[in-house]
Amino acid sequence: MDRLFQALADATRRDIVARVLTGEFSVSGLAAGYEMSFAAVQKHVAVLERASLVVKEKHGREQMVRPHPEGVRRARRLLDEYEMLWRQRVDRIQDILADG
Amino acid sequence: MDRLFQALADATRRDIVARVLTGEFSVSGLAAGYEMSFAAVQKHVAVLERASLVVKEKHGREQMVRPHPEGVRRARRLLDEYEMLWRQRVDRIQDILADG
DNA sequence: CTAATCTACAACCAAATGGTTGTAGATCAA
DNA sequence: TTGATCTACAACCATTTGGTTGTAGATTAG
Repeated sequence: MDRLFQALADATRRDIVARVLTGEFSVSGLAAGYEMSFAAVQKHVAVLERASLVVKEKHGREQMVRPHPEGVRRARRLLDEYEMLWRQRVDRIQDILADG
Repeated sequence: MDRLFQALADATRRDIVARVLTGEFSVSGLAAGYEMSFAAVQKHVAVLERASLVVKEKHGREQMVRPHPEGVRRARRLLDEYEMLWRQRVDRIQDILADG
């Protein structure tokens, strides 16, 4: 979970996720889209990979980066839990007000 | 957005969010629940506050920590976008398979 | 075969992070 | 008033993070 949210806590990495969701990209194809070095983008992809947000698929000498929705789903589940707790809290307060 | 996911990328902070969603807690009340120093917990709360996940409410000499669902909602919106893109992607692939 | 391309990975650096201790200001209790 | 409690904040430290450059291994193109 730490790795998951950590991975999403960077604008470049969130942009990479959005890109690979909309088209096919190799690591160098992604790197071409940013001002930073190839190695830096490579590291960002590695962080996303450890967080289960993308997977790499070797194809020839290129490494294609594909989205992996597992990570997104796990993050959503936690936020859903929080919203559920929030709703329960609101309901409790409503009850107290109704009783008082 | 960076601050938001960064705030969620720590187990102690996620636990604090869960706690303040289920009951009333002052900063020192929270601190009592963890092995670390008061100042460390204080810093965690500050991180959550900057991320719009909690708000502090001064009450006497105590500072009550309350949940602030704004942050959770903003995080969810991004994940919803990702899932929407994912669904569109799956649909595109289905179409290609249907045409081929 | 040779040269260019794509990737992996190590070493290094500055800045941020997560923790500590210590000090000081408010507020409450006796 | 005095002492205890709650909080804020600074200074410090070790580790992680996000970036760099450089080197080397595969794979493709000419």
